[in-house]
Parts: sequence; C-alpha cells; structure tokens
Amino acid sequence: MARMSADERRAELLAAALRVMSRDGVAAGTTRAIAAEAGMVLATFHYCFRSRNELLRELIIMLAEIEREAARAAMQPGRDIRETLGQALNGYLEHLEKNPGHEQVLFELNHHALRTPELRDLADEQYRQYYESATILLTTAAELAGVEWQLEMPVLARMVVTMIDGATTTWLVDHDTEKTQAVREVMLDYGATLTRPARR
Amino acid sequence: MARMSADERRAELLAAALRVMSRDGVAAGTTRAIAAEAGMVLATFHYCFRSRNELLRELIIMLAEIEREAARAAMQPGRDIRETLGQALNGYLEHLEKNPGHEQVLFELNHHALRTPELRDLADEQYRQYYESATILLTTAAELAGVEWQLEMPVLARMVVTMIDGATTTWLVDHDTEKTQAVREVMLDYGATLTRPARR
DNA sequence: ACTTGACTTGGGCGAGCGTCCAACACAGAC
DNA sequence: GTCTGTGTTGGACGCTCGCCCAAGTCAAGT
Repeated sequence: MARMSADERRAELLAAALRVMSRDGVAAGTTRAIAAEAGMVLATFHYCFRSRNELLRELIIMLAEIEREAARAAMQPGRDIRETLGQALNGYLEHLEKNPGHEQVLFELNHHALRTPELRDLADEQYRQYYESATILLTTAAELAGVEWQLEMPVLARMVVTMIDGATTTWLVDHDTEKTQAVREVMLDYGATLTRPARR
Repeated sequence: MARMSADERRAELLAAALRVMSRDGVAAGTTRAIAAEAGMVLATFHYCFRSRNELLRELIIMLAEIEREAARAAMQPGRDIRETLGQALNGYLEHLEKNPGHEQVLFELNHHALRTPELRDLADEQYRQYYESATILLTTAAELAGVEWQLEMPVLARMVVTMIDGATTTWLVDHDTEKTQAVREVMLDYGATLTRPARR
C-alpha cells in the first residue's frame, strides 16, 4: 500500500464507514468491512483508531456537522413564511429521498449510542445539534419572510425536530413520498399560523 | 428442568426476550441471553424456535398487538376534543415514562427489520398497525367529543404517528418530560382546530 | 410392561467479531 | 550511510455468536 498520513487514512476510513453503514446498516459496519471498503488491510484500522467506538464517535460528530451545514444552506427567501419554510422542508425531503441510508444511519447510530455507555453522551450532542439547526432554520425563515414567532424558540425548535424525526421514520418504512408531502402541507399550514408580522 | 409444552416455553421465551431487550437493547438479546433470562438452557431455545429471526418475528407482532390494545383502552370521554385527545396522549406519555426501554425496543426492532430482508415485511406491518391504532384513536375521540375531522383520516392518522414517533424519539434522548409536554400542548391546540361540530 | 412421541440437555461446530503484536518498509534528518 | 520515527502488514488471540446433533428423560396410550 502506498504511504499515507494517519490523518488522511482516518478521513478515508470515516468515509468508508459511512458508505458501508448507509448501504448495509450500522451493525454491518465491522472493522473488517470498513477496512475492506476503504481498500486497506485490517491492521490499518487500529493503527488509525484506538477502537471501533472511537471511529463511531467521530462519525456521529461528522454527520451532525454535515446536517447542520445543510440546514444552514437550505434557506432562501420565499414569498411568505409558509413558502420559505416549505422550501427548506422540501430540500430535506429531497435529500432524504436521495440518501435514505444516510438518514437511517443517523437513527441507528443514535440508538446505538443510547445503549452504549461509552457513547451515551453523543446521543445528547447529536440532538443538541438538531435543535441548533432547527433554531437556525426557524430564525432565518422568519427574518427572510419578515415575520416573528409567537411561541418561545425552544418549544418551536423541538416541534420541528419532532416532526422531521417522525416524518423521516415513517418515510423510511414505506418510502411513500406522496403521503409524507400531505403531512408536510398540514404542518406548514399550522406553522404559518404561529407567526405574526414583525414589528419594527 | 420441569417438563413444559413447547407453546408455553415459546411464550416464556418471548417474555424473556422483551425483558432483556428492554433492559440492554435488541443487539444484546442473543439466543444465550434470552434463554438465560428465561431460566432455560440454550438448546431449549432452538427446540422452540427455528431461529432467532423467528422469535423476532413473533416478538414484533406481539408488541404491535399490545400497542394497539393500549390505544383502544386509552380512550375515555372528555369535555371537548382537545381534552379527549389530550388524555389519550397523556396516557401514552405516562406509559413511555414508565417503560422507556419498551418503546426503545420497538424502534430498534423496526430498524433491524428494515435492514434484514427476512424481516423487512414486519417493518411495514408494524406501521400498518400504528396507523390503525391512530385511526381508532382519532375516530373514537371525535365520536366521544361529538365532532368530526375536516381532513381525510389517512393524512390525520399519519400525522399522529409522525408526531408520536418524533416525540418518543426526542424524549428517549433527553427524558425531558416538561419540554415534551410543551410540544404536546401545541399539537393539541392545532388538532382541535382541525375539527368541526358533528352534523347529524 | 412396552412403545411412542414429545421434551430436555451437554457439548461442540464453524464463523465472525474487536483487538493486538512483532516484524517489516520506507522517507527524511543527520 | 545510518538512525529514527512514522506507516504497513500477516497472522494470531480470546471471545461470542447462531445453530445443531445425539443421547437422554419422562408421561401418556396401548
């Protein structure tokens, strides 16, 4: 094998882990499967990571970061708050449809973290980032649409995460985009009623 | 070991599997751990079940059944639709708080089923039952409160499942009942606006 | 009393797992 | 050219997994 810095290999192993886990599930992401996916021999894995859990830690952190950047990028001004929020939600649903395994991995990793004392704190961290993303989304959308929210942001953010989580879970089971869109419409209708024109 | 019919042992193994998986996660529910929890020797497991997957099949079916009966039992008349629905939702949240592992197992089993070709159909079946439960809940609540829904039942049922799924997932991470209750209030406010007095 | 069929059990099979180690290869510093 | 530190690797360790077999035990039917 050509020589390569350990840092570079770490990055490639993380990417390989995401690929194999998206395809076949977190449980199938064994050290051997990840190393093979990255085209490395097994021993390289433990030269770069102290343990499988160490890789899982970095993987969760990496994915949450990606998710947050996506939320930030999804925002663009629309005619009103309903359209602005609707576009962002549509962006997420399109991403979900294109990378179902990706979102599935996030759930699986979260559940794995909840059950693994060594990783338990990452479950909290993952959702902390989700709430942060939701807050960014709601705040930016309101600004772009020139309105303000009538409920405290923490409650609103938790509602958004709740709905996206639920919509994702149900979609992952039946891949029924039409029904998910119907639910999205209803959620948007309601979301719009929770705002009022911004006073300034 | 005292003699016992295979059917009886199957039931005890299922109960043991639920206990050990609620406590330590689905992944920890190995054939050995389940047999030990049931106080049987390992070989008994494979005398009663052809394979671990066969037990998982029956476990998912059993749990979905329990869940459906719980939804049916949770309904009792309130002053209006908001209170009627609110009581049912509260009943669920109380159950969740008392048996977190139980609901966690349902998610883990669902994700496991999604990734296991042999069990894939059960993921669909599980959610089919959820939608059925939600339909029962919504229909009964509307009847008890003397109102009717202004949206088609399939969309409403999917919304309920979406929200309960999302609320459960988020609660399982932080066990923050207060925040979950706040979300519940907002959801109920909106739910009430989706009804109108029943014409008759 | 004997047969039959259902139930019980200890032990073992082959496979896969995470992790580790000792030996080796190589680039850059001296 | 030698040394040093970083990267590479085949092979093995101990363990757990799902599953299976062959020999046993026992209650009921005849």
